[in-house]
Parts: sequence; C-alpha cells; structure tokens
Amino acid sequence: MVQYTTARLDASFAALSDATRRGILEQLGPADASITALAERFHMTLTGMRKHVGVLEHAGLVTTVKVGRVRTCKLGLSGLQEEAAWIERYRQLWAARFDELDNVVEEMKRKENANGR
Amino acid sequence: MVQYTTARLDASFAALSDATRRGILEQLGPADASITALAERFHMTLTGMRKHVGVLEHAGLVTTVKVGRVRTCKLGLSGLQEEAAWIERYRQLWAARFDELDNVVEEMKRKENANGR
DNA sequence: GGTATACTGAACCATTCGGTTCAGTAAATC
DNA sequence: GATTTACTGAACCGAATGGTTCAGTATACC
Repeated sequence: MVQYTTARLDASFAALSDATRRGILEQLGPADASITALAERFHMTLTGMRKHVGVLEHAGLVTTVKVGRVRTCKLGLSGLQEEAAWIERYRQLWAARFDELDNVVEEMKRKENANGR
Repeated sequence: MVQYTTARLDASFAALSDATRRGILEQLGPADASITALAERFHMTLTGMRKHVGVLEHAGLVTTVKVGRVRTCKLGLSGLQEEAAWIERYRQLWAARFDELDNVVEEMKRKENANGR
C-alpha cells in the first residue's frame, strides 16, 4: 500500500526536474560514484555537485556513505514507487476523461509485459 | 515510440513538484474549471492561479480556451506519457541493481491488472 | 612531517518561483 | 449606458535554485 506524502512528492518531482540530476541517477544505475567522479562527468565544481547530490538524497532517490575522504553515492532505496503511483493515478483520471485514448493504456500494458519479469 | 526531450521533462516534473498544481490536475480530472473556480478552490488570487495554470499549460498538462470572458481549463492531451516512461526506465535501472526487490515490480503489475481494462 | 586529494561550509550572485497588489480591458447583465 | 464579472499585465516582494569562489578540515601517500 503506497501512500502519498505531499512533501515527499514535492521533493522528488523537484529533484527530477533538473536534467543534470536525472543524468546523475542514470549514471548511478550501472555503478556507484564519488562526488569527484560525478563532478567531472558533469563539468561542475565539487561544491556544485555536492548540492545536486544533496537534493537527490533529500528526495530519497540517492544515498551516500563517506569512507575515508571519499563519499560514495548510490541509488536510494525508494525507487520512485510513490511517484510512479501518483502519475499512474493521474493517467487514470485522464483516461477516464478521454476514453478514445485507450490505446495509450494498452501500450503501457504492452511495455509492462515486454519487461518480461 | 516515446522520445524524451529534456525541456519537456524539465517542464513537466517542475510542474508536478508543487502540491497546488498537482491538486489542480486532480480537480480537472472529473470536470473542467474556470480560473475563478480554481482560484476559490485553492484560496488564491486570480493572478496567482493564472500563473499556476500557465505553468501546467507550458508543460502540456493542461489546455485552456477563452470563451467570452471565461477561460476554461481542462486536462491536456499529453497525459504524462513521457514522464511515466522516464520513471519506468529509471525503475528498471534501479531494479537491475537491487534484484531482491522484484516484489515491487510484481506489485506494479498486479495494480496494472487491477485496473481491469 | 609534508604534500596532495576529497570533500565541506560560508558567502555571494543572478535568476526563477510563488505569491501579492493595483490598474487596466473586455464581456455580460440590468 | 452603467455596473458587475472574469480575466490580464506590470510591478513588486521574499525565498529558493543553481551555480560559483575561497578558505578550511581530514585523510592518504611519500
């Protein structure tokens, strides 16, 4: 049972509204990374990158651990469940208003199956 | 074939990051509404509400028509397809990293079926 | 012990955001 | 034609954003 908390949705949608931060999430998909590595990858100062990571952390999308002098960033445990659920609910409202667009829902189902798991 | 445009995702995630705007979308699900009606519902000036609606319009989530002196707002045609797709892709990255959490994906499928259409 | 590395915190800056007020304009009503 | 209604645009405001620099601190390495 997923329950929406306003603050949570605010924070995570805000976190996702920046292309750099979406890029960071994709980067952390295949492998963890340090602040330095991310800063280089996105051509930004350490301080700037630290702020982005902070925003993602605050939204629960990323977690970090500092070992020695290196802070390692990895995908957070939340996994965007609430956000996906919220969007899905909106899609239902929308579908109810535009019945002729059922094929969109159909395509979602098709994709869901294509994941094959 | 859904393709991501950075600007589009920026605009719509930013639009969704505000509780009032998410509320407006839910309000417009069951029925269209005027600026005045929405402003009253959310205890805000007309000008303030007009700005929120403008943000949602810019993100393609809402469309408006002005007939006489009344501007009517309704859900936009976009229906958050790209946003759902982006999140789903992220969820796949995430799932690949945390295989033990398959049950979350299972729950998504279950919900998808529960929609019954 | 000295130096390089990785990060942090404070301060600053320009821009955007969420909201307001106030002074219009245009349409509907009496 | 006068009044009310519905919205609009400009201007303003304080707070938050996305970035920087600069001066630390703490760890790793020679």
